[in-house]
Amino acid sequence: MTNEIVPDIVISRLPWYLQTLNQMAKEGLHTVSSTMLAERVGSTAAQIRKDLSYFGGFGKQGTGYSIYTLIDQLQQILNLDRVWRVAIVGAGDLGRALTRYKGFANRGIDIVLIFDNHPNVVGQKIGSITVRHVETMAADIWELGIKIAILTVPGDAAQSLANDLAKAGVKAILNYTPQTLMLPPDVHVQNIDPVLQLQRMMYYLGDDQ
Amino acid sequence: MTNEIVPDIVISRLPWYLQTLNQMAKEGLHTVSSTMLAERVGSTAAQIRKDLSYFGGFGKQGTGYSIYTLIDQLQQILNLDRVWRVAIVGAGDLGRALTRYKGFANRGIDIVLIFDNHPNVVGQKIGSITVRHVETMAADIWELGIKIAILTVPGDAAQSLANDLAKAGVKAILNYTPQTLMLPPDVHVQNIDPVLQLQRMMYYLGDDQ
DNA sequence: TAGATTGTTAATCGATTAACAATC
DNA sequence: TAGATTGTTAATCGATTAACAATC
Repeated sequence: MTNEIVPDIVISRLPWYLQTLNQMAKEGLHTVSSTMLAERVGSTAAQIRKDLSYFGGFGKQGTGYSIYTLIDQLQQILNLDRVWRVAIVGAGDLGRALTRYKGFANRGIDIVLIFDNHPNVVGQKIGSITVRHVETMAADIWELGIKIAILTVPGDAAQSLANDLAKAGVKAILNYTPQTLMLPPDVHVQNIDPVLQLQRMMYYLGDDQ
Repeated sequence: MTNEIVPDIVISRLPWYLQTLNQMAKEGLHTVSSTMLAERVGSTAAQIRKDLSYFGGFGKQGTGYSIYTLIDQLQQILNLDRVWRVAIVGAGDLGRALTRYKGFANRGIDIVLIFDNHPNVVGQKIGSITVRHVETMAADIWELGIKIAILTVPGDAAQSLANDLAKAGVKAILNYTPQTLMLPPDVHVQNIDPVLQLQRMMYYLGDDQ
């Protein structure tokens, strides 16, 4: 509730807390202490209390936090108290898999558009969505006022399409390509190339085998 | 070359440098300064020099770094001077997409096994690999000495399968599920659930629309 | 040689942890 | 009430940035 800027590293942990709290709610729990939550999330009690305190005092001394209240608060903070429509760019294997992915529903995400440039892919149905041609991408996204896109195209097409997305009003891009995207600072990018994440772990595997 | 422990945050940036250097090599460049590399990677010259200095002095004053030498060094540091065999657990849409993903080849990763528990999926061919039953997973992985696995199963099966993987000798797991995995400290986990990454960006989208 | 750029040290900045008064 | 646990402040730790002598 304060007007202070919250560090991005704090923001990045909130979805984890939310995820874990939802699980706890499913297990029938009603209340949680920072110590319990920390154990489940793999963090520390102090960090959780500090993180939450950026947004207000949601807990009660001696008792801890109401799981339902905390879920509600985190959803509001993360703007998850609504459904965000998302466009997928690239109808290859990965784009298709994401379009059909069940995990988006109930978590604030609705895939409503998917684009490709191959004539034999355009017009295909994936789940309930028909693949459109990238030529109409900017117009379609602008028209629907879509702010979030997922990029699953070959690396050499990534930057140019990302530029188009930014011009069409997209403010958040989940980037599955290995490319580093250069975009205006008001466009948020999260990189999610599996190769980079695997390579990072390989460093620690040196002595094995 | 020193014996000091290198911070993980430094390690996490090396694959980015490597990726960008490979691109520069493709573009025909031979030499790069920390300033140039920083610009392409979206970092700072000081940080790049500091990061690289953990491993030795690869540059030349007045000139910068030889791109080929630096690529070579980074590949050695990250243990990418060999091919790592990887198992995929879960032959759903995502597991299949990753099995067919072209981006692994030439980047040190070879998908050699894929597992599922659905009788009608086991035995299917995906690319050149036949889906095996999870019942034989631990044995198959142990036998081949595989150290890296990618987890693309429904969330509620994730922890138990991760335990099995750890017991079978796996030391690195790329986790596509929303579950927080609890594993022995010698098993490295990278979480790559798209929902968590999207939710993180939604925080910043509050004022839009 | 003069200009450029490294590797490294010291200064700064920011994030995490520890501690504890407040209070349910 | 006594025990538990919060929210917050201060202390610590670690990462980033700035500066510059060394040197190609």
